Amino acid sequence: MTTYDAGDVTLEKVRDFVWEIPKQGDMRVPARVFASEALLEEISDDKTLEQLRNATQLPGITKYAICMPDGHQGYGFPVGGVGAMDARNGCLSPGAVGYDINCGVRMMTTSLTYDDVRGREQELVDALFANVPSGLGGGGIFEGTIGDVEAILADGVEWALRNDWAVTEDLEHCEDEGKRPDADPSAISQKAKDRGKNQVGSLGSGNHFLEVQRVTDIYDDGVAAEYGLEPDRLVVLIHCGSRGLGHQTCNDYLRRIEKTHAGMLDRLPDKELAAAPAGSQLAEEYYGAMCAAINFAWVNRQLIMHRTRQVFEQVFDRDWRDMEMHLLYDVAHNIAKKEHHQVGVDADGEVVTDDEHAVEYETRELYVHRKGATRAFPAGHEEVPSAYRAVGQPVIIPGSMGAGSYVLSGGERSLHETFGSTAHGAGRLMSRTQAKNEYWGGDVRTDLREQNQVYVKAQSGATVAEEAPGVYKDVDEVVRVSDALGIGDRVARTFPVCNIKG
DNA sequence: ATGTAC
Repeated sequence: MTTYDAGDVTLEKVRDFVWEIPKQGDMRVPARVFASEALLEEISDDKTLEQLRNATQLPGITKYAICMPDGHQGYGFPVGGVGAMDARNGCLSPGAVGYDINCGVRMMTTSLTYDDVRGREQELVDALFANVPSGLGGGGIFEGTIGDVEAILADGVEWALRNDWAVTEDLEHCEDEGKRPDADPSAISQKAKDRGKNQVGSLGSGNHFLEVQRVTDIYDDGVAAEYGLEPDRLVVLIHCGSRGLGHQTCNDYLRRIEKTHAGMLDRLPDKELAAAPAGSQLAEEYYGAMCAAINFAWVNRQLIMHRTRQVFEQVFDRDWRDMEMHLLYDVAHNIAKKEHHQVGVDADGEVVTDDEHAVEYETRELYVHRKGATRAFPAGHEEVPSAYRAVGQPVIIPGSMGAGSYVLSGGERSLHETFGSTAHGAGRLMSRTQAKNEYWGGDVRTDLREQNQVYVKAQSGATVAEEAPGVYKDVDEVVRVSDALGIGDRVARTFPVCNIKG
């Protein structure tokens, strides 16, 4: 058997791109890493694998704990981690959702081509920067009352539709039509609502951005046509989350769960994995609060997208409908969701890790935690919007300002291997602090401009340094693994034209 | 990620 020795943790090779930490000691299930050896190398000397192994001790975790090819260490649970916990006797863990609840990306297609913008990149990036708020702290496209925030939390993109920040087709091209019905605004603290009320329609900082891109490569003509992607077309990629409101909500519930469920926490190997037992009052409250923060993030991305339509109208002096500025899809990167999945079981009724060993299948209701992972449901799945049901849901994977990004489609194997999930990005290679020692923002900006014709405008040079192309893993390799595994299939590739960020 | 720390 081939093994991979990563210090404290030894992995066994199951097959190409599939590695397992076998169940041992206090682990409830095995752990699996979906990666090439080159990507494994990147996580062999940090806490990623230890965190993944710890996650297997969470109550009700089903089949195995999963690390995606772009995985890296996070708060308690790896970024790039997927954990499916039984909804009857399992748990919900805020650390396995992430601080930035419903951090995610959406892509808007257009009928414009690269030629339409060449020579006018600076004008476009300036107009976007002036009209889309970014950076730390307050200032949003919409600033309202606590009552407005509560309506946003309850209704998601429906609120945006009511207030002329959306059209009906936007809802049809978003997971859950942009509204989690289980949202409970009363489960969000006053403090979180206060932080959110002047941040509706704002990018934030860190790795969040708005980028105009051009389609450079098509790998699947049929699916690309269904998605409205053609070579040379301009698209817009928006990456942001739930800002201070989601962060505050995660923090509020971590503290409450640590106190209320201290007994469960004592039996876990890391305090950062704090979890509320399924069915408990606090699990219900957290789920309601998380769903509300998810709605907030969807509205955030919706307002930024709609404002982008208005900016394009100014710059190109055409109606946005005439420029065919349609939402392709919005994907969540940090969420938990109650989903039904088929799991293979053996003759004793125990869940098997490889479906070929199953004697039958059972349907389980699971809280699927995806933290830095994308839902990737395949063709035919009833939760894929009807526009994409024949080809699978779009999966959008941002790379870096120097490497570009990918559009994939949900793969046929995803439900068997990863509870219908794939990677969410390139994954960081180095910390933000390390990045600022390695790079100078001004130089990164100049290099991108001169070598790649990419126009970057940011509130802070430090942010550009932190997001230099060199701080990211090879997104090509991440996508190659996803495609080879059949969990998310390559459809198209894009390259940046201009980028605004915090 | 984040009014970049309780």
